[in-house]
Amino acid sequence: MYKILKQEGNAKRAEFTTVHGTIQTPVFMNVGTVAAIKGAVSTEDLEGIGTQVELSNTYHLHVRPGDQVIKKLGGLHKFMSWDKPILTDSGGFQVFSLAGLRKIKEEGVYFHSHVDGRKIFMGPEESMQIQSNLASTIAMAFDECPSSVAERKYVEDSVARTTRWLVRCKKEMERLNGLPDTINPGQLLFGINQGAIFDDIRIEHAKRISELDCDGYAIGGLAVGESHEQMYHVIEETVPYLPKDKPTYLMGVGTPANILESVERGVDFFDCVYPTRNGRHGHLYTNQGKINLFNAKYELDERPIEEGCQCPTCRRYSRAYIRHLLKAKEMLGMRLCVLHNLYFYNTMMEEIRDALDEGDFVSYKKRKLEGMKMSQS
RNA sequence: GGAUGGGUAUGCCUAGCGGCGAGGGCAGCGGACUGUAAAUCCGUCACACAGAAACACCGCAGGUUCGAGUCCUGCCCCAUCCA
Repeated sequence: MYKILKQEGNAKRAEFTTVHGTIQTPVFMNVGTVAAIKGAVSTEDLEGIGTQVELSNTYHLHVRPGDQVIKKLGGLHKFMSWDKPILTDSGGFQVFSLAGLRKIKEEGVYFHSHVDGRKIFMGPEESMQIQSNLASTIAMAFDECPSSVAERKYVEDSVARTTRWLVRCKKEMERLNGLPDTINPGQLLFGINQGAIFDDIRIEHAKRISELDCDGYAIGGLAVGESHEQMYHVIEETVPYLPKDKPTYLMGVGTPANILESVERGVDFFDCVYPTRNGRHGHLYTNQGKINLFNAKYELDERPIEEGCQCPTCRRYSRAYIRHLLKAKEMLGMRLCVLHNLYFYNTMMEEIRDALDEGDFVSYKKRKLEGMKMSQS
């Protein structure tokens, strides 16, 4: 299933074969939390900008429209009309992002729905059941994502619980995959490493979950408050303790620079809301850095977002026009920006793969970073 | 000519009914966003600046009052209606 094609230092060029097709890695998964890429991006659009994997969310789809509804409609792939791989996040991140609306217990997490306030209980079994109903290609383990500034004692207890939860996830997923009415009996499960910025906790946890034979392993709980240096350090320390014959997924990261640095440290999968959210907010990625199209200086700028860019937006529209659309709050403005940003990310991943194929990654990374002058953005 | 309702800061709309160095919103300008409660949020938006010390025409001019954007009088504009 997971096959390393080329290596350069710790950086890996690989492919991961699933029932919904083969994923070429390193890859950036395009985030569509509620089974939609925000910004009015359609499946046809994704096909035109190089998207390999789409990411959706267990908690959000459980709340609305309901995983039972999606199961009745044949699963997420049919529902969204997307036949390539889909990864569903488990709801673990919502334990972090909806901190004010939930209570964590050993059995799982009690949420108050952010939509209508109703009580929702989600533990490892529930998360697996929902993801099985959604029938995504890859299900994520139900974890807790502690803040990177959490105290050691809290992180120790949280990680220990996340480990127990992973054992339950694994068992429940095996049971669900064996049921006769399961839509995707080959649904994969990725475990998640936690431990905030404590190296020893990270490493111990990585060793422990590696024994559980998941289909892939993620590093979670990063880019949630710590510095870039701390994040890179944790990745460097942790990756060596995750199975080498399984893909590594760095959850929720990140900026183009974050991705380049992390590929170098051995990460295969990425996802981040940046290209979509920043696109909606008028922040566009270019090889010369990020630009904010709301800025007055683009009012009469007839150039495309990026000279030479082959994305559907740049092939046709000017910065001045897109700025007008954004300021007029026309949906088309956000849509064009999101398309450009996703194309930028997907294309950068393609360049990374090509560079790895050529054994030229280190130099590619250097050139890319210097061009973008953006180790921070 | 008469009646009624209005005129609030560098653009627009608006709160305000005796203690106002006048509150909101829009527009403008800038910023933030990392497994998406985000087409969101924050800042700025007269002068000045946290000081017993500064300082704006709340349509204009007077008046009442310790104190007026707020009450009174006159005037000027605007809107609607009636002649």
